Amino acid sequence: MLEIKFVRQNLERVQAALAARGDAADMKVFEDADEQRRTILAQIEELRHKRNVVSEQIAQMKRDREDAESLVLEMREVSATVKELEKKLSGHEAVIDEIVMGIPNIPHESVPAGKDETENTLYRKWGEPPEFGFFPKPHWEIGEALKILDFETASKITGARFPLYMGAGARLERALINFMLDIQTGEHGYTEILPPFMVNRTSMTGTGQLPKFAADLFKIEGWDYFLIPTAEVPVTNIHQNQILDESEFPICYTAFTPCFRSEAGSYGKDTRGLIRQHQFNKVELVKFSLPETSYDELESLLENAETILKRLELPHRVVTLCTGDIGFSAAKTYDIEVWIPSQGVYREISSCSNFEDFQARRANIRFKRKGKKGTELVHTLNGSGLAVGRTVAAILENCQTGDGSVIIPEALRPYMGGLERITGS
RNA sequence: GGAGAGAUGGCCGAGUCGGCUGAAGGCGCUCGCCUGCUAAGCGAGUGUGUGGUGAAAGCUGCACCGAGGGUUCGAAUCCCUCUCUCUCCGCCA
Repeated sequence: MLEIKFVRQNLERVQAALAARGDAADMKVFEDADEQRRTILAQIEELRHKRNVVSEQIAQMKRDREDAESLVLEMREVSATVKELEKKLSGHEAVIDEIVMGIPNIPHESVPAGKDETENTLYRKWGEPPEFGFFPKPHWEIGEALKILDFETASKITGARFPLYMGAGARLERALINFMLDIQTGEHGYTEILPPFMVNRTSMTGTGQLPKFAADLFKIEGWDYFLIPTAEVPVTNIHQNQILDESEFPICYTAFTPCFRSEAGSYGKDTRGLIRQHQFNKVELVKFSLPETSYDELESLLENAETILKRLELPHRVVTLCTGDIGFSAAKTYDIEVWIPSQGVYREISSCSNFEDFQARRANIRFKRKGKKGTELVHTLNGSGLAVGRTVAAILENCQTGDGSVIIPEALRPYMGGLERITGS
């Protein structure tokens, strides 16, 4: 959420930022409602002031055993007026709220302009796509042949777009989770979190999934709870409604969770394999930062995520999302994309964003500086470190051999009980 | 699922028959004094949000005692609804 004052004073800029995202909002409606709200608020406050003062008089008169009846009657009138005005006020506030909650973050100045993902810019690249000497198979074919992935059975159990891992496949998923967590906690200093996998509406609103993106979420019937679409939601909300101390920063958390996404509107995309599922595992990185260092923190968070791919020797690149492709809450986002040989393209495996104070304002996460009055909003950041299912897909495809077996990256072998290769038998 | 208790400022914790309580007291924190260092001690200050005014320090309005509604001239205090937390019983991995 942007600050209302900021929106009011930067109408054109907000409008422009919206346009850059290919979005639009009617700022005229906002302007009108905002002006009305302020006018009425001034009236209300004046009346309440009067009432406070007079009530004090009444109290004094009663103590002195004087007759205060006429003042009481007058104040009865005032209270009625206030009540009326308050009703009007809340109407305007609802309008403003809806508009402001629906305004996405303003992109950072370093974000390239562009209309969609085709205009994202390359930030850096690591490794070279492997040469196979045969046509690389898609990971679902490899996985099914090795009997470590079974999508058909998963759809029998639940439905389309759910994964079922078996044997070495299940082990591989688990190994990756541990591998990722160990690096982030042991080498990069993140604190491990294991949060609830369902959250309430307030938390979802705090990080920006609600109210605008309800259609992407799974809701629990009979409860106002939602399955988390990412650990970002429960982990960022750890500090919801808190005032942190300047000395605590940066606060770095990492969490493994399953993620649940209904992915409305993505029909027909990636219908096969692990790339796009209603449920997938992810190790997430979340940071709380001082405003002045948040962009440095974004760079280091990005590196922390990339480390995983380097250790796994998976070729990848980093792109900076352009204004048209950046997410609703983010001010700047890097996507890490891993090479998928069967498709001959790089596919997103991590998304690292700085939200600046956008989420902090919604979730009310602030901090205090030593010796300074008042509070400031913190900056929040997060990134995948990494999406586990997509990592499995990348390993199966990049490490496949002509005989259908898959060579396990060396760094992962300790987590696989020393296993070097997944074979059919 | 059944029975009970509770929700107050950064934290702990008072709030009497509704008015002088934005909130006692303590802790913590900040500044100053004192002390050979540390500790202790002494003094002063210290909520959040939002608006006005001011160059600034500051002054000042309004709101906020879990959330929402109600009663009243006036509510942290009374009434209703909801949420959450805790304890006991039952059930359960």
